[in-house]
Amino acid sequence: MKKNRLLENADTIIGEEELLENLSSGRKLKIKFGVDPTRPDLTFGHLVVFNKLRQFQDAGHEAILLIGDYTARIGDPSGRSELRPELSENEVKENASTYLDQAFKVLDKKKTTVRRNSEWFENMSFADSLNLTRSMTVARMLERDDFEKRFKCNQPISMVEFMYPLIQGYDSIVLESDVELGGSDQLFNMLVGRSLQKEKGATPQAVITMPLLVGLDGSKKMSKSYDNYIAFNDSSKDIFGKTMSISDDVMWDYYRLLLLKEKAEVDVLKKSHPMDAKKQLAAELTALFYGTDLAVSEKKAFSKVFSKGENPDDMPEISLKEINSESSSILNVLSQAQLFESKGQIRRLITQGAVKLDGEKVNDADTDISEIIKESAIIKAGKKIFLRVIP
RNA sequence: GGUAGGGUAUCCAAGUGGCUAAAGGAUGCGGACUGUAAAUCCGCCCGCUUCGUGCGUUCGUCGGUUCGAAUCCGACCCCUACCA
Repeated sequence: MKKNRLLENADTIIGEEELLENLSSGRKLKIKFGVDPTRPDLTFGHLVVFNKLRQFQDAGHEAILLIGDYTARIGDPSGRSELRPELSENEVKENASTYLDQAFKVLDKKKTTVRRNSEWFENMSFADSLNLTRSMTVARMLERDDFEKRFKCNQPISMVEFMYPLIQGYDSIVLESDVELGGSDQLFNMLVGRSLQKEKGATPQAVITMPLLVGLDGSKKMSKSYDNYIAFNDSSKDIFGKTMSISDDVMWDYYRLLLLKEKAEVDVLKKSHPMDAKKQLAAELTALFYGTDLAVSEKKAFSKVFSKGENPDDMPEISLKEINSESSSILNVLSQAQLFESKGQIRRLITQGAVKLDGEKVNDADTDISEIIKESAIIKAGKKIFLRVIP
């Protein structure tokens, strides 16, 4: 008998025996996953856990998506070595609503229970809050990796951050969760949930942590604050392109965690050319969010532009007539096209040999292109920026 | 409350009166080599720019000394440790 796919890819499973019993009992379990709407985008790092939630959902269990709208205002320190900025209520609200749109690209909307922890924290009394703190000791808190690190490095730890695991644990009590899912950096917080549940006489939740997805830089975890992420809301082109830029080493994790490929399948893929394997990965990920048709066309476009070095089919266009400046130097044309931050940036690119006009390197920013262009010409700046110029 | 250390660009980190828009890393961006991979090598990297030994804004904050301050002085704010 093959092992339960519901536990596949998990990093750590706490309470595994009871969980397995529960699963085989046929009982519908409450599966909790909490996200803090601290930024407007969900990333593929979240996708790892959303996939797991979806698997439980498909197996007939109740998926509870907890929006930490209250906690977002505090900021979870997990994995970070500094305080998070406080967010305003409005920012949190906006982020939360975009989160739901994004989440339902993966989850089955009809079968998902959405809760917000402001429901129970908004009106909690201070006495009750204090009561919660009884359950935790400072020594225990300092066991946590990032707290310990910060403590040793003389970095600040605020009291409110100490509250965070308790708050998250309290969510579990309210929701009566049987299982909580999260990234492996959430292990401590989720364990606190177990303790609190036990204390209240409830059955402690099982905890499943999922591995942290490595980001585009190939070393750090994928995260919005490192700017090394692919977002649910990225364009099909970006999902494809960003995926192509990951390093070979991490691609197999992407296959396993994002596409839920089985190990045997991945082993077969490992035998193909890494670039082909990556193109397939990029296409499948694109298809996940945009459908097969777009995935196929992005793959074609990618091969055309980057593998063959040809020009893309679609690119912005500018007519020399539109240029309202005295000179039609390449500097002015590019500047008018508004694809760059400043003229300084354009000059820098030209100096560095990154700008080509119909394949010819342009060395002088003052090159007048009105004479060179007859019907149309294509300017390429760096690897990704194309501009068609017509007279 | 006492004592000590600290706050420098996106991040880490040097700099203790002029040669400082500020060393060195890292990240990022370009180029070469490739597979928009990795590794390697080279260049750029506060912003703008009419590209000019040009303009503007930086070294926690405000004020002062000085021809001249990130560097000296004063007040204040913040962080950390030890002691209470």
